[in-house]
Parts: sequence; structure tokens; C-alpha cells
Amino acid sequence: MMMKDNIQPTQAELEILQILWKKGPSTVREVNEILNDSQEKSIGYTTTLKIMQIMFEKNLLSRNDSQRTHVYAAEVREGNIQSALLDRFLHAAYKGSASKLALHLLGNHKTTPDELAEIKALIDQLEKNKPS
Amino acid sequence: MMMKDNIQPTQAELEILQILWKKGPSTVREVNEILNDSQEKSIGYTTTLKIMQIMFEKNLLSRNDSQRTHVYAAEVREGNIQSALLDRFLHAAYKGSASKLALHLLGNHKTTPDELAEIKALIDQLEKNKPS
DNA sequence: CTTAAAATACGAAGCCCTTCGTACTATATG
DNA sequence: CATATAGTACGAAGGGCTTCGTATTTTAAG
Repeated sequence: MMMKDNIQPTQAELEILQILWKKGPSTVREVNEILNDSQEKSIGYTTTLKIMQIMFEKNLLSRNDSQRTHVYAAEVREGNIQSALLDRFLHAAYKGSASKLALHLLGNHKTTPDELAEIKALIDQLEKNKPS
Repeated sequence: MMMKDNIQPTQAELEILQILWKKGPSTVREVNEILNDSQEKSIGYTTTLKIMQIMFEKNLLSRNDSQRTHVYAAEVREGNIQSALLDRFLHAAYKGSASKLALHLLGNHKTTPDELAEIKALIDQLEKNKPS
């Protein structure tokens, strides 16, 4: 058993992780192009390279350097990172009150009926597991 | 009608806002003492002063300087700031999927039966208002 | 082999936030 | 008025993140 690392990807790192989570292992150039396609501002190739190298050192990414062009892959799970970020955000902005955040979230954002049903189902399940 | 300012308080600013939201208008010294009481690390008086001065310039705080000791008050509403931060966080970490965040939140964090009931009630209400 | 193209490595600048030291100012006390 | 005390103003250092320029290395083509 092991303590969870204090994973705190920065904004730029998170954007790269999201690309790798969606696309799977990719080269720096591929990531850089997606980054530039999906945003208005353009980011230099060496900038993306640098950040991915730092992420590799932090063990956020692994890489295959058997070819000249290295291929990077996410070393952390999307759900784990989201949990860590959520914890931090919950405390910083809502002082840890999950229900307040939930109310805010459902109140302010459009949610489809299907999504509402899904959330409702989860609540029912939670209530069953803790009947007292 | 007016565009909402892009309010983005930093971590330190948010901590000060939370004190003012809870306590109401306060002096720098009062805020600084609460800051030092509620944390392990101690923060210099002039540090708190400087940040509150910056917040005043950003219009996050107002101040009454009719006395020698200025009294500061939050100029932004807690709910508005939380909404702004939540929006940003939702996009950064969950790509805008409110339901995913909600599921994560309820799944990972302990929520009391009362809170669950409250959330459920809100969902019921949302479903009624949008029957189609 | 030579050259051009594409990739990696790396140092350093720039920006923002936090922190604090120091100077200046106002107030109360004797 | 003189002095101690508490407050404000402000510049600047330090750290972390992002960005990029430049040097070096590898590969492919002629």
C-alpha cells in the first residue's frame, strides 16, 4: 500500500494530459498541433516540448524513446487527477462543503434530464448504503 | 445590463475574502490575526496589508479610511465568486461536464443524509421546471 | 560524404503572486 | 513639544510556471 502522491498538474500540464487521455500515446508534435488547433493562441513547438519533458521528470508522463521521435503517454489516471483537483478546489472555494458545491453546480449549469436521472440514481444508492 | 467582470481572486485573496464574508468589515490586523490563528504558518502583517491593498485596487474590497486604521469590506459576493471559480474549474478539470463532476463529488466525499435530501429536492425541482 | 530537415536538450527571460523590509505618517501620552 | 506606538505605502526579492531562442543530435536524401 502506498501514499498517494500529491499530484498537482498545472494548467498547461492539464491541457496536455487531456489530449493524451483522449488520444492515447502521442508525439510532441501531435500534441502541439492539437493544442494549437483547439485554441486561438498559438504555442511554440519547443514550449510544448519543454512542458512535456518536465511532466516526464515529474512522472506525469512516460515516454518511449526507442525511436528518434519520442512517444509520450499519460502515467496518471484521469479520475485520480480529477479527484485530487476536486479536493483542492472544494476546500479552497467551498471550505470543503460538498453539498454546497453540488447545489451550486446543479443550480447554475444546464444539465440534461439523463444526467439528472443519473445523479439521482447515485443518491438513491448512497441513501440505501447508509440507511441510519 | 453589464458584462460580468472576469473576477479571478488568487489563493491568498480568496482566504481573505472568506474571512471578510464571515466576519464582515475588518481591519488588516484583524484579518491578519485570523489568518495566523487558522493556519500553521504565520504571515507577516505587511504581507496581509499588501494583498488587501492590491485587492482594493482590483475592486475586490472597499475600504473606509475615515479613521487612521482603515476598515476593509468585501465588494464581491461569495456566491458570485464561487460561480466564477466553479466555471473555470469545471472547464479546466472536467471539460465542462457538470454531471461528471457531480457524480465524482457525491461518490468521493462524505455527504450527510440531510444534504443528500437537499440535493435530491433540487433535482426534483429542476425536473419539474423542464418537463420536456 | 554532405546537406537539409526535424527532433531533443537546455538555459534564460518574462510574468504573476507572495512575502517582507524599510520608510513614512498619524496618534496618543506625558 | 517629544517620544513611543501602530498604521500605511511602496519597492523589491524570491519562487513557480510558461515561453522561446539557440545549440546539438539524428535521420533521410542526394
